[in-house]
This record gives sequence, structure tokens and C-alpha cells, in this order.
Amino acid sequence: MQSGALLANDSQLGRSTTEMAISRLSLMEEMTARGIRITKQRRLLVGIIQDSPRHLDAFSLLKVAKLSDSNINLATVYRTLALLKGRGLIDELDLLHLEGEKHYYEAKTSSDHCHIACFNCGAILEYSNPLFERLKKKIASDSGFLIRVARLELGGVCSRCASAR
Amino acid sequence: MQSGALLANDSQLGRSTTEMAISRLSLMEEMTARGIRITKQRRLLVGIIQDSPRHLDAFSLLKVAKLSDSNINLATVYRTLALLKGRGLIDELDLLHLEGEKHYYEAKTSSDHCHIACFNCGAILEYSNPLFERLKKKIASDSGFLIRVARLELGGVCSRCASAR
DNA sequence: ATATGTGCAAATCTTTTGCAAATTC
DNA sequence: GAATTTGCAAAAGATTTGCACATAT
Repeated sequence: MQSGALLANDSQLGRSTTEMAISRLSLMEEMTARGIRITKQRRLLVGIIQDSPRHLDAFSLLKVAKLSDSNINLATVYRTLALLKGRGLIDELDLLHLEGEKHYYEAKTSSDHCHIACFNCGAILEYSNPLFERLKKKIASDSGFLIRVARLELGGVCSRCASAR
Repeated sequence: MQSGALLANDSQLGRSTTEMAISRLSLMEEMTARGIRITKQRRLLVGIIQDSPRHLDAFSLLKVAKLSDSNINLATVYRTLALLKGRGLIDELDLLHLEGEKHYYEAKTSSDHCHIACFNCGAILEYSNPLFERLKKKIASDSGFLIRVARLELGGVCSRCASAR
């Protein structure tokens, strides 16, 4: 019995073809609703983050953005990411640093999911389960913390790699 | 009803006075058992990691180590950490990067616990709960992954800070 | 004796910052 | 027009690496 939800992935580091973010409002709408100034760079970056099927790091995000606006700068990317992260609109992952120390970003979804990375092939699997939500609630009530971010990342060997041994 | 275990903390970033690591074998014993070469630097560093009541980052670890061996080098610290992490003897945390991009290390314990960081005062709280173990098992069986590392980090506002508002 | 680990210094990689010019409201 | 944001270049911070020497088994 599998009550959780597994999302398909294409076995490449940082890639995982997920169902689209299920937040009520799009990132742009959220930004407008919160009175965050919209600039063309922010619109562009936010659009990329929202639409990307993969988890992007700052530099990859810049490269994609440059296709539309060749002047956009890495500093702007970092500043935008800091803004969105600070406002809780995106989540920051490190996918267990399988590849250097960079961070990856994704639009925050209404219910948290976790990421499972294969140390062997680099596949990233997204997984969500009501048990995770339940654990978060328990942690919040036991600790007295007002939880704003929850990040669960796991590493191991995926079934394909395990059987290939 | 609180079935989880809360460990006291002293409200300072990266500090948390925890019960000592409950692994069967000490890090040193594990290293010997696995045929990992013991050098005086490794013995020193491993001892510090094992005994430290706080989560140390590489540079802090170096500073403590220098008290005993003034020649020890940061590169050795990083190489030792990489070795121990690769063998699964220590866990790497980022405590939600409340303070820069560094990482923190702790001896791996037999049952995983999570870390809750207060965005306001920087307190780090350790928390463990059988529900976490249960979730891990579920994730493993649903995903088919052989899980080797599980890191759950949460951020929010601790009760003290929340009521001080 | 040989393989492995270390110190040192330089390199690399990621992220941040100061500042003048450009943009948004 | 005032406040905010951007691009650029330089700086900072964390981690890694090449190499000659030292150490462990």
C-alpha cells in the first residue's frame, strides 16, 4: 500500500519532471498580492523558476534568463532569489550537494515534499506523503516553534542502480 | 502527549547541548573497524567532533584542533570531514544557512533526529521522534531507494521569540 | 619500503557587496 | 522626483587541489 506520491524523474542530476507547482497563486500573483515590485528581470526569473521542470541553481537560472535578456546579471539572480526566499515564495535545496556546493530553487508548493537523491546516478526523486505533513505538525506542537520552512532531503541508491550492481 | 524527544539548547546559533551521540561504537572504533588509517590529526579531529556539545563548522573545528596541534591545517580538516562523510560516520548539516554558507558536522547517531532553527534568535533545537523513523522507512519502501542519509531541517520562530513580539 | 596523509599556497566555486546609472511607481 | 533595482567589477567566504615532504603500517 502506497499512500504517498512519487513523481517521475528522468535520472539526471537536478532534473525531475514534476507535476506543476500546486500553489493557489502563481509566484507572480503572490508577488503582486504582497506588493513586491515587479521588474522585467523579476518577471523573467520568476517565470523561469515557475515553469522549469528541473531544479535550477543560480547560474543555470542565469543562463536560461540570458536567452530572453542577454543583459541580465548574476547579481540580480541572487538578489531575486534572496528576495523570494525571504518571503517564503521559493524553497532552497541542496540536493545533498551531489555536485558541488550550489543551491537549487523551486516554487514553494502548498504541501511540502521531499527530495531523494541517488548517490550513484544522480537521479532526483520527489516524494510527498501525508506522514510528512503529520510529522511537521507534531514537531511544531512539541517544539513550540512556528515552522516556516521544512526541508527533508534523503540520499541513497535508487532501485535501478541497486539492481545494476 | 509528547512522544518525541526534545533536547535542550542554549539559544545560540549552532549550539545545542545534546545528549551524547548514542552510536554503538565511537567514531574512532568505527574507523578502526573499517580499516581507516588513523593519524594523529584524524584522532584529534574525530575526538573533537565526538565530544563537542555544539555543531562545528570546518573552521571552528580547526580552531579547536589548533589548541592541541598548532600545525594542523584547514585542508586536513576538510579532507577528514570528506572521508568521514563519505563513509557515513558523520552527518553534514547546514542549519538552514542562518549564518553564511558553511556546513556543520556531527557524529552520526543510530536514530536520526532533525534540527529546528529559529530565524530570529538563531537557537538550534534537536528533535527526534519515532514518526521520523517511520516516515523514512515508508519513503524507502515506496521509492525503492536504499536510504543512506536523511536530513530534516526546519526553520521558524521559537516560542520564546514568538511571545516576545 | 610503500602507500597514504599532511601542510602550504594557490586555485576554484558560489555568493555577496559598493557604487553609479537605470528603472519603477 | 524619490525610492528602489540593476549591471558591473571587485570582494568575500567556503572548499578543493597540486605538489613536495612527512608519517603510518
